Amino acid sequence: MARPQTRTGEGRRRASHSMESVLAEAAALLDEAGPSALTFRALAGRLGGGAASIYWYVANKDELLDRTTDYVIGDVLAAIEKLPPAGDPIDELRAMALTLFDAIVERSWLAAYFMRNSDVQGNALRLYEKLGQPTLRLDLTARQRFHAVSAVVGVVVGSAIDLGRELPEGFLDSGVKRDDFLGHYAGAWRELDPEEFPFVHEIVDEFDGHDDVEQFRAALELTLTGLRRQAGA
Amino acid sequence: MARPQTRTGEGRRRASHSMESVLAEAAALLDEAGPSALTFRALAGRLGGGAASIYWYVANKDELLDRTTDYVIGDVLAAIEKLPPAGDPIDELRAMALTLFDAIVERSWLAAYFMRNSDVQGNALRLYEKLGQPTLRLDLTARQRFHAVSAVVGVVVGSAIDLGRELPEGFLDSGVKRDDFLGHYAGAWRELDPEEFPFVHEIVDEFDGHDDVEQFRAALELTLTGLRRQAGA
DNA sequence: AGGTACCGTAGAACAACGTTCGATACGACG
DNA sequence: CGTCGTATCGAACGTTGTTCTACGGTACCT
Repeated sequence: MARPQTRTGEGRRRASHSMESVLAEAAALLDEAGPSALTFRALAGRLGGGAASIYWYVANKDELLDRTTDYVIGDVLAAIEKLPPAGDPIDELRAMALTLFDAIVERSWLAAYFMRNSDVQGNALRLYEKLGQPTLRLDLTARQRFHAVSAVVGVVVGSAIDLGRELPEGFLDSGVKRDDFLGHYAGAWRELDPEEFPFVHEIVDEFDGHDDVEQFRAALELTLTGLRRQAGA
Repeated sequence: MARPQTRTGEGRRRASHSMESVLAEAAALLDEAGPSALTFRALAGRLGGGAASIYWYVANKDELLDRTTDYVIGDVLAAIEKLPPAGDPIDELRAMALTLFDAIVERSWLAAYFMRNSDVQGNALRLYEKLGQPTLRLDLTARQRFHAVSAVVGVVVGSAIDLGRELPEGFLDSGVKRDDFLGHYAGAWRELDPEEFPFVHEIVDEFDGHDDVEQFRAALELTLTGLRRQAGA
């Protein structure tokens, strides 16, 4: 889990990479400019070498994506393992889910790639294990525990994807633009026929300027309440 | 919502499309061979014309994806509107969520594109309205209603994405292969250290050969019980 | 009937992408 | 010094999204 940085070249002509540096730079590229910025040529440029060299470390782009995803999930896992133990299993589960959600919000590309990780090994499995451990202390059947963790992961990913959709054009100045973005839709929704769209009218004020994290917390809380009730506590 | 097929050419040289035929053919391409099969040239081939012609109907591929997504959401919406009214609002919400989930399962590409629809207009908004209407009959605040629908959509999409990940290689004969796929992972998981992975060992038998729809229903049920409890019923 | 304006269509070309191939350099070991 | 396995890179190929420009067809006007 440590990250030995590739010995930074001193006047060498040919570039010298390492699995670690490739994945770290790929993640940095995704963080800074999104999925479309992660190309073999751009990655090679950052590493100071040729595009073909990367194929020595990964077989193709799918594998690059999988490994990079698992690489950053390692960070999430580390953050979750640092969480202080709360006595209540459901409180622990909530804290873990929030940590995972925060990580996905910071790296919006993660939402789309999180699920496509088809590796049994690796950090995704460890994360799954961590999320499941609190349920062992709840009075549930094995099947209920299995479903509980699936539900929590589903809520996290579903909410994160909902939230992570890109804005139509003005992607810069996203801090200010986001409220304009919501306001623009809210304005259009208010123009709709109240007879035909009673629900949209009911919630348009809540939608306008709403906080994504609060929205996620509310969704998570519904699942956790259902779970607590199922455990009979 | 009907799909008038473009009058099948009788010896015409030049192809003659329509917005409808473009979207229908794009959806068919996605259904039959997945997202990677939807290229402008392949689509033009099915329509019997040149690739550049499609740019008269859509500005770019993003818009093609958005419009195609909204097009098939129209089908989902039609299915949801055909649902018989159940007295209980939560029962109605569950029926709608299941219908939406089924539709996404049938068209696995939908899960990834469902959320990226940034159009205020269109069928997505109407679907959102439909999902929200049952909550109007529950004793909730506007904010709680807003969060309730977000939660349900999150569970549906999150579960559908979890389920829709492609198998590593053997994608053909998916009927039989799926159990092998699960079994392969289950086998690997059983080899793990029980001390380090107590949860994975607890649920591995549940994972092996599990039913996706049941898994989703369980997750949805947790959210719905939480919601029912919130409504004080 | 002839012109003309506009709606659609399409071929050819471009840049960028993932990927492959073959050649080349480097370090270790005999 | 020679050799082998590791690692790197330039050049090229096929495919993709996209643009440019030109062409065909229909309807309408004079």
